[in-house]
Amino acid sequence: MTIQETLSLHVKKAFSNLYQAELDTVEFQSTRKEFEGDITVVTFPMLRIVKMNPAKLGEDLGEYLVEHVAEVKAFNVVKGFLNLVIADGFYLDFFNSIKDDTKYGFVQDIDDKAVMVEYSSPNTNKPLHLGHVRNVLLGHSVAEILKASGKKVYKTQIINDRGIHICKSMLAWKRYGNNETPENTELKGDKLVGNYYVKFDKVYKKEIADLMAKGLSEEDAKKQAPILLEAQDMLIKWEAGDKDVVALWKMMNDWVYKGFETTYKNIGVDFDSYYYESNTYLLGKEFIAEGLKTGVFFAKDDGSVWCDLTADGLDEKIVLRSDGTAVYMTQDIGTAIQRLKDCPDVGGMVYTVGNEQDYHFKVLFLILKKLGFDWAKNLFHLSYGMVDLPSGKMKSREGTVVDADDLIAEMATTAQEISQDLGKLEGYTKEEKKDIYRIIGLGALKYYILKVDPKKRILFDPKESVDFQGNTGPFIQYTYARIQAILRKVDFDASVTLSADKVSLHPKEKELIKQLELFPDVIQQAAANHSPAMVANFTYDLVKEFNSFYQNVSILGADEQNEKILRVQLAQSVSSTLKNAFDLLGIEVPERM
RNA sequence: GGCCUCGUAGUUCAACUGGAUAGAAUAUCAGAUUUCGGCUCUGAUGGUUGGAGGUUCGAAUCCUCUCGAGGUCACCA
Repeated sequence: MTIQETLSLHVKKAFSNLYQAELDTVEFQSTRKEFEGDITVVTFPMLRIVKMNPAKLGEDLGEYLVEHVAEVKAFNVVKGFLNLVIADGFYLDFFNSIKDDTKYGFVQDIDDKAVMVEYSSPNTNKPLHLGHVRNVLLGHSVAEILKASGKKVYKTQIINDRGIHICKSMLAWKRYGNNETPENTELKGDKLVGNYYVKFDKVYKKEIADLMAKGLSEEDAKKQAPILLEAQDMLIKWEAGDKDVVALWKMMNDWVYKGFETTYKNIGVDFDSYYYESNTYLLGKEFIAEGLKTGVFFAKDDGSVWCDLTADGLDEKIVLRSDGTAVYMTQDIGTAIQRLKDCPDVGGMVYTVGNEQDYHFKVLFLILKKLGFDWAKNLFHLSYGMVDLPSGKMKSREGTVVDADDLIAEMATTAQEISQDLGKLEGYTKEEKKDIYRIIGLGALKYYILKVDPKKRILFDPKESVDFQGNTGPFIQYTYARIQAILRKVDFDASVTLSADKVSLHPKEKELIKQLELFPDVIQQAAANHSPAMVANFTYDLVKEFNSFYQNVSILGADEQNEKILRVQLAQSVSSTLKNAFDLLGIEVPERM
């Protein structure tokens, strides 16, 4: 039981004994540094139940607690805040209860209801870029956090493998490709296909210009450009199942998938399952037909099908075109339903998608509710803001997108430059160094992106992210590595359990234990809020607390054996908590650096 | 124009979801240290939380208005 839980029971009991009234919750916060005490009870909310002077209430409660609860040594009252001084032994006992738990903070008993987390969800016509990186990191981390909070999790994605954009790359390759393949060009598949998407666009633009020179309006030119007509023709063939077109589509998509797989592996994320829109849109159409019968949807004169959401403050939304083909919404309805068919234990889903689609998901969730699915109330759109660069906005049209693979490679290079400047890592082999640069570069990138609130836009500055000082990934990795060095150097017995009569706590040791105690709460809150940022900021606070402890309390030169053991045990506990927290963020920690 | 999100030190981010005097880092400045104007340590400066009202014991947080930034309002995905 944590200190808060124990105290909570005592405070409730005290309250009912003193005032013959029941308290359902007790609000705690850690005592601010300028006051004496370890933990603070906020008594303001209690005034609603018992009308009296807050200072008097604090005095009463404080006196009662000191008298009846052994762990409460002293108290002071400031306005509605009751500051309690807790006996060192209590923190020591608590530390002993967690020090051997290598998964401290992680909930072990798993809910029977699972959560499906979708992320990445790329188009198959161009390589992944910095925007995808934020998506993938967020989704993966939220999945890991949910797992740690006791949920069964399926990681999945939806692959947008169907539609006119794929046909554009296919057509360009057919025309100008000269049978280029990833093998004979040594290009990653997604890059190769992406190049042809760009090629298509070039030709398309030129054709538009030519047509306009002949006197067509821009609008007409855009619609009549021969290469576009040909692409549209290809889409029709694809939908009709034309053998050649489908074969080409399969081949090029496979190239892309292989390329993506490499990128995912480099980033360090994985998936349990994959969904393809080409497989799910038909199921969506079935349920549109179903909903049309039950009155969830209605048909217009031209045959298009709509959902009327005006009663919910939204608009009418199209769910099926007049020619009977599926739209985006249709596919998403189908995909959601398909997922529950495949995994009946799923009780909710998280969609990691950029905030430009906030409205889409609002509508999707509402429609699924209207269709009567009980799991529809547990759908969450993990919406995130754009990633800006110091050089400006990312725009694919202007070629200012940052390619994910390039970025990862650059981060490692930057890590190398900075490490060499700092003169770290002497005496390691080339391979060892290379691996450490990779870990640092990637850690810098991930930490920088994950530490900020998902819904806010990010300004990503590669240089600043690799800084070894401040609230950065490398700084935390560095602290971890430093602790490993201490542990290697010092001989100690981790299994010894020290009680309060054998050793006394230094204030800094107590602070450190208090910080460790927060971890389970952080996991639960991060899970509830789908926020890796909470975990990231916790790691930084822990590191700061450790540094302060390490600076003030000598580990290596401790006189008494028992004190030394405790201090090293603390260091070890910090390092394993850091590692666990970084696992949740998907960031590796180096043993040396 | 309707709807949605965001606005916090010069900068990048926090603030336990309504709690105490809004915290870190970075930058800047001043000391200490030093074979370096580079590394390290200590300290300081820096804020009317975009602005104006309101709700209450208490507001960065909730409500209204307003200004600014972005997004979205497709038979695209």
